[in-house]
Amino acid sequence: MIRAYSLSNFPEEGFKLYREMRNRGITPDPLSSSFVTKSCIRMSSLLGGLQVHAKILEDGHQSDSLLLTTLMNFYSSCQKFDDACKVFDEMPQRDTVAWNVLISCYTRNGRTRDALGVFDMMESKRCGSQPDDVTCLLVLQACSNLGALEFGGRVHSYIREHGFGNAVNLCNSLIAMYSRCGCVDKAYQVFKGMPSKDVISWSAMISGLASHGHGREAIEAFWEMQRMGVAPDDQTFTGVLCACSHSGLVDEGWMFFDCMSKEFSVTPNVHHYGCMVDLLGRAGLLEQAYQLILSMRVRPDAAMWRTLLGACRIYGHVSLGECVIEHLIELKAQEAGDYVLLLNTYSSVGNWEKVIEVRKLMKEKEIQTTPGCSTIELTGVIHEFLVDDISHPRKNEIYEMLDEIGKQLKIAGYVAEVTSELHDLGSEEKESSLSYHSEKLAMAFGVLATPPGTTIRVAKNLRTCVDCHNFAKVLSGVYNRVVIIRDRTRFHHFREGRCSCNDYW
DNA sequence: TTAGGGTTAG
Repeated sequence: MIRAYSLSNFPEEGFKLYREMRNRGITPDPLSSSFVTKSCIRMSSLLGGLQVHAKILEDGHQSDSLLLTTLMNFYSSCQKFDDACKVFDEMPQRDTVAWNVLISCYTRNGRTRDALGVFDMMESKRCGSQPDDVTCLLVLQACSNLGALEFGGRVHSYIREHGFGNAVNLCNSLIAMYSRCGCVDKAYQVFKGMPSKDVISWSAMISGLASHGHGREAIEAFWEMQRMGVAPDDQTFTGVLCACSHSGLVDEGWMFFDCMSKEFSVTPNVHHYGCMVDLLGRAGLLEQAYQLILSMRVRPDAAMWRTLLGACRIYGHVSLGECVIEHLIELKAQEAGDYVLLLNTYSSVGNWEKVIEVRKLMKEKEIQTTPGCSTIELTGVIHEFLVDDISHPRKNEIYEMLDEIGKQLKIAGYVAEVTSELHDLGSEEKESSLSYHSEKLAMAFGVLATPPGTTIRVAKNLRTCVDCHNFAKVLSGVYNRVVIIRDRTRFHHFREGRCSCNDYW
């Protein structure tokens, strides 16, 4: 009965039964304790779980590995990561599931690299338990988050070698991992090779294509999915609308937005509205975007307003930008990035007085800007760069290379953007146009440290600025390199002097 | 006597 409740929507009933059992003087067996722990996880009740843990020790069940695995998961889901690890350390035996829970604990705690370390250890048989299909799922998620393509490829090999290659859930994870690590081609290979595809496979592929700027292909995949008789769900439409927005397909976007509820019974959620606001905003239809936000049944969140604020920056729409900031202030959600966007909106129309005013305001409010940071993976090692970074051991070579690239690109027609863009600001004193943005440093390092022709993959925490975007474009032609930059919202593929996206012009 | 545990995709 406790088990039934722990799986139901009434987990607290399971906890009540457990208490009643104890009141009647009955000692629960490890199974019952495990079920009630699960109830505590579902109730997010830290206190309840702590009580159960104490009783487990009293009952003498502290050596039951399966019960301890549940307890570990309990601590992990309550964000008590040290306690979860302590339980793990005290387990007399650890099987694959216990190691899996440790991996998920690390991932939840942001210790993503340690999660990969556990996979290493399991694969090398140093811990007596081999990775199973669930291990692979968890590790692939970690790889997606880190952009760890090489490691993800290793997990892929492991999956093939151990006969998991046809598992739909694993293939779905592989599609997501390859897409998020910048390899849509590989994602598509996995997708094509699947004997059967479900709504998750299709949605993952559509989102992957969308994030890489292949809008038309993403929409084509949606229609193909219809022909195959797979019903789309909310996440499918998030992918489709995202495809429209990244490829500037306004009419198609409206069409999908209208038909999703009418024909497919999927009610638009905040993500769908967000995609539409992004799409309309990028297309310059700022008023339509604003009206759409006002028409929403749910209250718009800060992210929604920020999307519109970004569009105001692109089009230099000062009055709407000011209005959006008002909404953000009302939500008490204003962040450094918001002021930077407003500031850039003013600077895009040359209103320097206002620029100075906003800067002063930022200083007064002690608003800290997020430093731009770019990473590049070389033979499994992640190299990190900040703006004007001089901490890399090969800094001299990198700056020499950057100057050399600058000269070559100038010959090919690259002109540095002079408008004051503040995306990558380390401190508000710095004019970003005068400094070396983190992605430029990472690209220069890529040219320097990889053989000619190697694809340069850079991951950036913020959105890349117009100038760096131009720089990458020209570089891809002059140096004959494919450059892939993953910024905060999407991938940019630069090849032969062009980019796959339509965000910058 | 029987069964019932723990991790899990976009």
